[in-house]
Amino acid sequence: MSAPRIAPIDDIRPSRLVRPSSQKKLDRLLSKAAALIAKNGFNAMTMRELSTALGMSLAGLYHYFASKEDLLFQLQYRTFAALLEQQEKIAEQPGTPEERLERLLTGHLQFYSRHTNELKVCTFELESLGPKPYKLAEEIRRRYYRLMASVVAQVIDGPAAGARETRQSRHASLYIFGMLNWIFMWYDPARHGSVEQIGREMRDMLLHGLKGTKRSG
Amino acid sequence: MSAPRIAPIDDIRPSRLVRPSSQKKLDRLLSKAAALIAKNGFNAMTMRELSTALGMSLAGLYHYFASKEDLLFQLQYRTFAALLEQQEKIAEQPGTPEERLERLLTGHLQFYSRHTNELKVCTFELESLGPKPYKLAEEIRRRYYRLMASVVAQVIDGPAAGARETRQSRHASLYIFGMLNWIFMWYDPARHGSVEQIGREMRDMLLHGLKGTKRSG
DNA sequence: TCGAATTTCGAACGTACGTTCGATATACTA
DNA sequence: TAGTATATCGAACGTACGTTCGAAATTCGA
Repeated sequence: MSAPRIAPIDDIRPSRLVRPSSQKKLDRLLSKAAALIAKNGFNAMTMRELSTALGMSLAGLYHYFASKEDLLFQLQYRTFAALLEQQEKIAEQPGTPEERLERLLTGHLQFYSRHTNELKVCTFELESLGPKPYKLAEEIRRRYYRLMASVVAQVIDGPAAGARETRQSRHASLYIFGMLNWIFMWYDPARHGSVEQIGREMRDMLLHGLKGTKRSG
Repeated sequence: MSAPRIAPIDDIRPSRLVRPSSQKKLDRLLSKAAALIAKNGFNAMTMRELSTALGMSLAGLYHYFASKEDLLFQLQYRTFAALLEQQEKIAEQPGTPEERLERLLTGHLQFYSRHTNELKVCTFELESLGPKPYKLAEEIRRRYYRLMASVVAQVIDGPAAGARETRQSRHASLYIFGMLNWIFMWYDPARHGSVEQIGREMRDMLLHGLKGTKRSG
């Protein structure tokens, strides 16, 4: 049985946009906002800067967003939901725990490749949301964390261990998220190779330790 | 021969404080600023909020800091310098590469324990500095990254390998920094045990892979 | 073509920022 | 004790923020 369905954002926060072209425009607004937030942080980005970058008026933004915070919430909820949906599908595929872990690593890094700015905002700006939107977005993130912890537990203790996580497996999955999320701070495709290559290196290190990374060369 | 000396901040940016009690007050100012920045980020902290938290006037802050950015620079430079000094001493101690790596992990985590807010600011707010202060602080950080990469290279390829790092060792040290720096996002001593315990778990995972973390239990 | 709904915008509002200045208070040394 | 230097502060400045409102433009369907 697959995981329970993730509530679409329209169930939580109805968009009130009517025309299909407006939905597409929202996509473009969020994409540009993600780029600006990823560059200097949510608090440093201003609505004036965003409207200028989009070539639209300042007041026009408020047709799409109830507030600056609402913009951040829509961006994060949509991205977290898409990432979780992808990773739950990936984890459901058959295979050994090691194979599942590798697919999760590569899946995460490929998602990073395609949505670098959005994922960076998700990774670093959850705390910039107020209590209610924070809770909604954090629930999705927590579900992703449990998924990873479950697979890591199976790698450590064998396939039957998924139902009971240990402190080692919980900590190990946090170390893995650290490895994955730190990539925003250094990764440059021109210098560091493909994200698939990075995924294999991480897999080798996780399965065999530092000396195991020689296999990734 | 030990590493070249790290320039004290007074060589780079003379403080102009005369009285010893003013030096101590600067320490307190920076400590409180670190706490407020660590909570919501540099851009969200205001000089008004800081002066209120310190019980001093807004204008009084400008006796100690040329600007808000100068405050951030002093905080980061001092912390990076102290961390680097400690880690270079630790790495100089005799032992196998594995022992050196473990000491670096534990040393970093113990520094994190004692200077949580300052280190969080260093980890996440370097980009909030302008070009010249950024360069000064980043040089220190880069030197620390090279230290770690050198030790990791020796673990992977043996003790003679330190002079030549490979792409694997450079990547692996970035993964390690990811593990270390992500700790700001989740670590709670009440729930997760001591930082020494965390250091042993990281060591076991790095030396033996995920299954190796069972040794840390 | 017309009416209604949606989208867009210029202008303005109230709030708050980082920084400065001149005056005052405090501390230290001779 | 007095003079000098350092530390402190109230008030104000110019700038810029997020958000709103009423009017206008655009789009769509009958």
